[in-house]
Amino acid sequence: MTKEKLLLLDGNSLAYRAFFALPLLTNDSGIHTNAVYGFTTMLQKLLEEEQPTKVLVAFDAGKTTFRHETFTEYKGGRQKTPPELSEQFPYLRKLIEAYGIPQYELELYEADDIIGTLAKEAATQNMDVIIVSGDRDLTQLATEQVTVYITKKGITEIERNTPAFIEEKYGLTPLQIIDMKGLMGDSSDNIPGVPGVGEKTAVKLLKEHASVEGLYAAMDTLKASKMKEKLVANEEQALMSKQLATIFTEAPITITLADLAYDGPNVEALTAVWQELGFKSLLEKSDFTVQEEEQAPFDYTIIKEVKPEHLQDVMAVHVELADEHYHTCAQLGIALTDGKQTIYIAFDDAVKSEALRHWLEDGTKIKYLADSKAAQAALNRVGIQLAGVDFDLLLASYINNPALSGDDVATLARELGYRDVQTNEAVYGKGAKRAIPDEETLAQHVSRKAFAVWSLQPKLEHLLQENEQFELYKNLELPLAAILGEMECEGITVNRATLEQMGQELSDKLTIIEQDIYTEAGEAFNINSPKQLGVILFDKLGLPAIKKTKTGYSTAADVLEKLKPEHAIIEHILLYRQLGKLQSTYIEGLLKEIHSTDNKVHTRFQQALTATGRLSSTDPNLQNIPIRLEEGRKIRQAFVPSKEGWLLFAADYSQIELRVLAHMSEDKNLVEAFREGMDIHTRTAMDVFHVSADEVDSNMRRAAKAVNFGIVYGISDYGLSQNLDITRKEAATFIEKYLDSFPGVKQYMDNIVIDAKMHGYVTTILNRRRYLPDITSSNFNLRSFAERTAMNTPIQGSAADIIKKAMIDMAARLKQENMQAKLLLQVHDELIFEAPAEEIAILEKIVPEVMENAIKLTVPLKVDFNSGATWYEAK
DNA sequence: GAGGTCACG
DNA sequence: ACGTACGTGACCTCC
Repeated sequence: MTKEKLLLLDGNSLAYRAFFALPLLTNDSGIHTNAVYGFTTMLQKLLEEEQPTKVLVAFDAGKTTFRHETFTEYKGGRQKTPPELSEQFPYLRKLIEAYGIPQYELELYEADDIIGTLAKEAATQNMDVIIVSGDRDLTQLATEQVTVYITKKGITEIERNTPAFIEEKYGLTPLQIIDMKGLMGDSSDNIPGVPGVGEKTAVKLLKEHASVEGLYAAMDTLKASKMKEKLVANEEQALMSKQLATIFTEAPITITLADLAYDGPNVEALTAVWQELGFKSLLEKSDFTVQEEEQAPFDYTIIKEVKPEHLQDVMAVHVELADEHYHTCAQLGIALTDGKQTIYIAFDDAVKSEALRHWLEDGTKIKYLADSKAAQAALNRVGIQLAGVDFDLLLASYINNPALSGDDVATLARELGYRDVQTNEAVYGKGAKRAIPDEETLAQHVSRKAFAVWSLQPKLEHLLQENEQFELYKNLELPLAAILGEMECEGITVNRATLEQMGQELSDKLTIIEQDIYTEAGEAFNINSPKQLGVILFDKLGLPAIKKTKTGYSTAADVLEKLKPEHAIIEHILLYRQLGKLQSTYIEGLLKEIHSTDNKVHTRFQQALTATGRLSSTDPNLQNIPIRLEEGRKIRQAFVPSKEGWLLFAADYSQIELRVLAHMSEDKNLVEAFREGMDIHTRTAMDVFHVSADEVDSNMRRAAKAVNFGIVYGISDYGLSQNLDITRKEAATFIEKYLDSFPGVKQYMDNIVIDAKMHGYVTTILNRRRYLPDITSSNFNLRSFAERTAMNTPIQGSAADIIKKAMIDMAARLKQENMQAKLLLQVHDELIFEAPAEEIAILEKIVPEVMENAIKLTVPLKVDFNSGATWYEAK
């Protein structure tokens, strides 16, 4: 039999440590989870690395202990446990139970005493014992058989205290730790010790006299000194302190070592707790496969051909795809249900089924889907134009709560309490193990998804109605999905040769700069490694390190910018970074995304992702193509119309976010500025600096512009000071002057935060919501962040509402005008079209008209536009 | 897979 | 005193 190994955990101490080491995480239901999460990761690691045969978590029983009889002020003056931590203890208990680990507490005793008692007993039975705590006192328990693990900074790092280690660190035996504490005291436990004696003195005295008692016995031999006086005066207190610090190893515990046998977690219970707490990363990482709940039996039929009698006027449809890249991936199958009968057909068979093709394209046949845009795109590839989409689970969930949206039907369904569908991961596996299962399994999975969509449609629509968000969902997001689908499928043409030419020139330049940098550094190194670069700049070349990151020196551009005068290498590094970015992301990255069949890139617009209601763009991201610097901007020369004789046409909203702010705040001054058509940054400068229009110089305008950005982002003096590279005080003055000039804005910002605290969420013009659970947090950082978010989200989100509405109106207008022009891209405040040259004049009229009238604000919306043979020229 | 960096609005 | 500007995605290094 292998040797027994006992793991004893100090529950309270570890929970405290985890709580203060981690940021205040919350799960989806707003419960704080950082302490439980930290405890879990630590426990997982210990169980894995130590493989204990017995485990116990000990807790402190209550406020009063036997130590209070000796000293009533014991642990007095302690801060009250923060409520954010208290609320986590029930979950911690539940978690430990799910691990199948006993927990124990004993009236009048502390966790230390339970641990000490059990450790001593276990040692007599020749077990190996590991004690884990955040409290250094427990090191007194270390022996040859008992090792005491103390958490170091954070929770993942552990210090293993063996007697040898303690000897090396303090020159003391473990038991002398008690004497040390008797002399120096412990402010956190309110143990007094001897005033004026710290760690150094205590250790020195104990090395000579072995113990507190030994010290006082030898007191006569000590030379007269201030220290001696203090020692003599506090003899009683020193002895009491030692007593208080001594862990009692004969506590009358009612639990035996035999009760502590550990044989692994209750996987089902543990995954349930993890799910409740929202520990998604742990669920994914865990070795044990996530136990899917027993699925209720489910009826479905696999068919080879869809007949008209299979098809109803209203059905849920699910098109199953092999992965998220729906423009390229394999299409697996289609399930349809009307709630009574569910059918599944392999995709290849579905494509051949005329009845189904026809039904899918029939706009009068009502369809419920999850991610209709993905289905639309996947079907488009086989020549089917999906129509009649009336419900989209993905979009409805997103509108209901943008923080919860996932991309898996099962994940979305579970948020709504529906569990009769498995996650993709459970069916396909993950990582290298990912594979398509047999047809039965696949068919059932896809059928269950369709059924879930069918079942959840009434519930979600009801939820949206209740929150007055049905309009937003049904008349904005749902029709927008179809428009985005068309844009994605259409794609935008990229000239491969142009990119390759630029790539060649870039790589020539990069080779030269690289050599310059190596020469200036005196050695070759990886310039792309911030770690290696940091060593070169700050250690080898001795440049001043201005900013640090978690892991070392910061080498970010704003830091390097300040170091420019210090060394010639800096400029070369900045240039290397700039050109390297262009090469890797925009030349090589973009080339990889060009489809060889049509020379186009087909991005995917994520419509259910951002917290604010904006879109995002992936594979490739076409919303961050360079423009600010000329070298990068040239990338846009590679984006061209798809046909000879066509042009690109780009139209963007001018200052949409500040106009939205003017509208929502009804600030008289800001509204007036926009109504008069003034340059808003100049106008801001005039007000902030109290000057006339012709006195505003470029610096004043630049500062005003930064202040305007700051206002939109949820202003802070620090943020502005960083941006403008001025002192915090100067920044604060700017902000103050701004808010004096625009009192309506100040009022609005104050109100929105109050509003968010009251309701727990903020809204946009079209009633999009963002929940802000942290807005009432007692943690300054979290609360401040939530407050800035409360100020920013209505602005950014309403701007997103406006352009989305404009896209819908624009699609209708193009159709109405019977135009060939096509909308290709959206970049937050700008729309990019391609059109025959002869249609440009019409676009110049109708695009601004439609965009400016998408939603009526109390201030006018203004649209600028341009056209050209490439995206670069449409500026 | 996380962290650092940098591209955009 | 606390330590930040808001929202994204891609690439690179390093563990």
